[in-house]
Amino acid sequence: MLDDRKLAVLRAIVEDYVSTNEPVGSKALADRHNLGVSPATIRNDMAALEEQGYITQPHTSAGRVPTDKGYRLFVDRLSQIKPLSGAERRAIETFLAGAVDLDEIVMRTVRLLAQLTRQVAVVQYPSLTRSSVRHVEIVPLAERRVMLVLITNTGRVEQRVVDLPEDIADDRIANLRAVLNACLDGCGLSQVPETVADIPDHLPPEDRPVAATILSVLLETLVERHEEKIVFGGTANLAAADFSIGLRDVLEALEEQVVLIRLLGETGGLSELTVRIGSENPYSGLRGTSIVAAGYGSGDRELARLGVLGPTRMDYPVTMGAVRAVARYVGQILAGS
Amino acid sequence: MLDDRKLAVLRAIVEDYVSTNEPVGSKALADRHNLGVSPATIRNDMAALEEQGYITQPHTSAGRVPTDKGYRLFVDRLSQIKPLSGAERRAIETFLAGAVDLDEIVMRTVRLLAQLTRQVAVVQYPSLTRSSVRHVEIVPLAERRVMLVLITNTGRVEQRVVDLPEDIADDRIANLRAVLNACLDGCGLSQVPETVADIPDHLPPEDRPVAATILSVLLETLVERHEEKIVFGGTANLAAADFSIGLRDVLEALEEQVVLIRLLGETGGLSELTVRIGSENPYSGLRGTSIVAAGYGSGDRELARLGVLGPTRMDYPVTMGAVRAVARYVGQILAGS
DNA sequence: TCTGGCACTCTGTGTTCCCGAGTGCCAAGT
DNA sequence: ACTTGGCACTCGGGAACACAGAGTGCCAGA
Repeated sequence: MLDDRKLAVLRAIVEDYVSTNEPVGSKALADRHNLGVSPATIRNDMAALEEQGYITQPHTSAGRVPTDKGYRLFVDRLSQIKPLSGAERRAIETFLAGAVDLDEIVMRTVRLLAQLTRQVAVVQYPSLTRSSVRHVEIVPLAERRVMLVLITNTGRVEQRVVDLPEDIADDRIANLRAVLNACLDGCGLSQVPETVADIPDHLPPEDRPVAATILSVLLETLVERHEEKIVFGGTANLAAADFSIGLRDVLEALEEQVVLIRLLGETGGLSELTVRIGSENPYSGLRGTSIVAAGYGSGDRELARLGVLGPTRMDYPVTMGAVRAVARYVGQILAGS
Repeated sequence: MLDDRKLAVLRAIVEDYVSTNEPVGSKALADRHNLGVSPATIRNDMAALEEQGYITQPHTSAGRVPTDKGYRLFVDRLSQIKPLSGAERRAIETFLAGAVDLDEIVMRTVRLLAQLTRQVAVVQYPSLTRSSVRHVEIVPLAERRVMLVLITNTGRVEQRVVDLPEDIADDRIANLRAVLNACLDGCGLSQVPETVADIPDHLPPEDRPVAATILSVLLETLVERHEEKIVFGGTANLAAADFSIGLRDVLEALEEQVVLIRLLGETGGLSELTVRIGSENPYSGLRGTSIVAAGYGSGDRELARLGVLGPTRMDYPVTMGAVRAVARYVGQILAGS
């Protein structure tokens, strides 16, 4: 049904179209790739490919353009992920190594990805629910007001101001802090809700109302709305790629945290690449854009995801190589700090 | 030289051009604004205005368009800042009031400004050097590694991981923390460098090397590179305003922190509006864009700046009203938390 | 099964033409 | 000294048109 030559033709079409951004015709194909057959033969193959929905022609008598389905086949079976050059690897390493805290790691990763792929980069902070507690701090700010600071093993620092129901002396706060840390230290954040339930038992009765307030705020920070934090950059690359239509839609999608998080997709394996092509992705404003994403993590756990977003007409092998490499390096950096 | 009527003509040209985005001719002016004179007279005035560089015509025999100089005159002398509607004020209030921490305040402010003005919003975090220390926390992470957390009176929380030169027991850390807080509490961050110099005197000699390491990291966070933090949003509005040329340049400028900070400009008075029109602003990629910015702060101190960026052809009275109002509200919210 | 040939179909581009909006200038009116 | 109506002029943008070129589908022959 699809013999080797037809596949070769499809591959050639995708490659040419990606590099020229113009519908590619049978003659051009015969010239630029040595497929060993004449344009007429290629035309026949093209007709078959079109028949089955892998390519399409914008107008009668224009060349062919891959469809989403065509890109999909290309990605799945016709392309090989292209590894980065040595220079690029070194650049990544030195660039990421200079970061001093999580914010900076994430920021630099975004820039790096954007620059490497010339596309829009999207990076998620390590998911709270997949992290564990390293330390909880209670800082008195004023009477009846403290700041709750939560530090995770992944380097995230979340803070919330808490208004207390009553005045409370510093030594009682110190005790509270000690109990909290004793109970929660090392506790996976997804288990925090259960663990927290036991805490009042370890406290003198008079401290329990205050503790309840603080703990409820703590739980709040784990709620979905605050749990995921996501950042993007490199939008200037969008303007360069002539996104004829829909640039507006794309920018809107990017500013919607919720959409963005869904775009990066559900977790695959660690460093496993997910590719969503055009209509495959779950947001209609993004017809015409593809997402290449991967999970990153330290050790064997996936902490969160990162990826890039660009026109369906993108250089998948290169992009996939870059995303995979960056995901791995970020994992390493995170593990080492 | 510029009598009242000529000024009225200029005002009318600006208003019409802003609302229609098309060069405006003498006849249209006579029709839509009742200036009480004939098109011919208006033509004469226009010739004078053009002579002096306030307006220009894209081609012979097209209408006139304001120049940067024309907008400048309009902003300085011909327009009145338009206050927000009651509904808008209430919307701002409720929207900002829901924020639980500084990050959220800033994020919401960006969205608010972008939505209100339909332009790109830019918001700076409260400047560290204009804040003071509320609390310093040292959290043990591992042997020879602690996290230094700095909380300011403006709600900023900065954290840095510090590698120590030697093991150090928890009680010594507690002491260090106590001394640090005693010395620095309430201290303006711009005075921290001097204050810090005295601290080793208050410590037992054996703790001084460790303290030196920690303090040097503390000082690092005050270095310019980390000091300013700035955020933008609403880029989708750029795509809507047909920025014919240069959208790419604008997006690039936005992603350059340094440029962005300079754009918001040097401080004027608190809530004082700064308007930079087209070529007036210090970055060549932003020909064709204007910036409207204001300082915000709690009490009488300016903590940082915020503003919007849009095409020179923007509705200045409305935009200025929105920026000023938001700056004030943010100041209030900050003062209250 | 491949190939060359051929007729056909488009799009994009260049040309020409013309309409209309807008101007500048001038001479007459107030 | 301004203002006004009139008038000739300019120029951009759209419509109509033709045309070249790229690409196709199909068919008959190797």
